[in-house]
Amino acid sequence: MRIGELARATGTKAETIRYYEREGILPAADRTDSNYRDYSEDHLTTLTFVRRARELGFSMAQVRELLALSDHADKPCQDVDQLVRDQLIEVDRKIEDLTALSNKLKEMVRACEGERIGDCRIVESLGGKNCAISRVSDPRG
Amino acid sequence: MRIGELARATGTKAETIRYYEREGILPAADRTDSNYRDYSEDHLTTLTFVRRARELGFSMAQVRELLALSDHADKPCQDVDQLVRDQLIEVDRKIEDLTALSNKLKEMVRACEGERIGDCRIVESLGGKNCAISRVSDPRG
DNA sequence: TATGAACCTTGTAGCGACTACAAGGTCAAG
DNA sequence: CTTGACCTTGTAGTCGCTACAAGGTTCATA
Repeated sequence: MRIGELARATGTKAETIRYYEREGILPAADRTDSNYRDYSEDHLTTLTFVRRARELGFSMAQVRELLALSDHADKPCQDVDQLVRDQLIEVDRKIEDLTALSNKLKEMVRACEGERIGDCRIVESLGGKNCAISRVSDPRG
Repeated sequence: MRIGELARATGTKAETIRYYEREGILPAADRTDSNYRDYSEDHLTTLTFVRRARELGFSMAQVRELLALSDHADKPCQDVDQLVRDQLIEVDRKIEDLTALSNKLKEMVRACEGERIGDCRIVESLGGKNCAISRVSDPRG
């Protein structure tokens, strides 16, 4: 498949795909006789992963790490175990936060359906001190 | 509370806090006699919310929307109902993706514990065509 | 009282991750 | 044989910070 098709299939700009190749995020595609990039199903899978991971707030560096983990899934385990656990903690924390936010939004929908006009303050889902976990360390480095 | 304290409490640079104020993300703080910004508990809550929402992949524009929803929680409901529903769809989609990723990572941890060396290919959690939802439209505008 | 850290201001510039556009060329379908 | 999708290199713009400069004020402490 050519770059345009891959772009349409993943909702990514062709320029961004070439950018990912330059950055080593996406492996270089084979080339046709006419020097067009020729992508495989694996490329589609990887690019889809990259886009979703980015949407979920992972940095390029973290995406690189996750891709590397994936590549080494059947290699020596001890090497990657801690990395996997660290990622898992972050992922589960994100799920917790999003679940809290989702619940607040659902509360609002119910309130709007007229069941009851509640005081649905969205910010409290993630911002309140009554939040499940109190995190203080810098979240972005 | 002064800017440094708020910065430490939220893991945000003081410069970023002032930037948020310029951008209208965080309401301007009161000033002390000596012209220092004087933040309230509400500021802390809001800033915590903003930082977490950003971590979760929401753009500044989306954060603005969420804050606006929060402000209008007790205002005419019909106006914001569709906005809330749209946000809810996006949030729940993120939760789904993260849950899939979390499961893959947990699989890897189990494999590393020696129970069984599986073929935990992380990319398949978000990248596979066997993914729950197949999304095609551009994810970032 | 003086040092130094923490704050204030305005302004500029860098970074990460794209996104866009230019300029010039190749290739394949209608 | 034109049109559109692709190729290349390069530059520059956007968003969301982040850093640093330069100059000034405030405040705790030695």
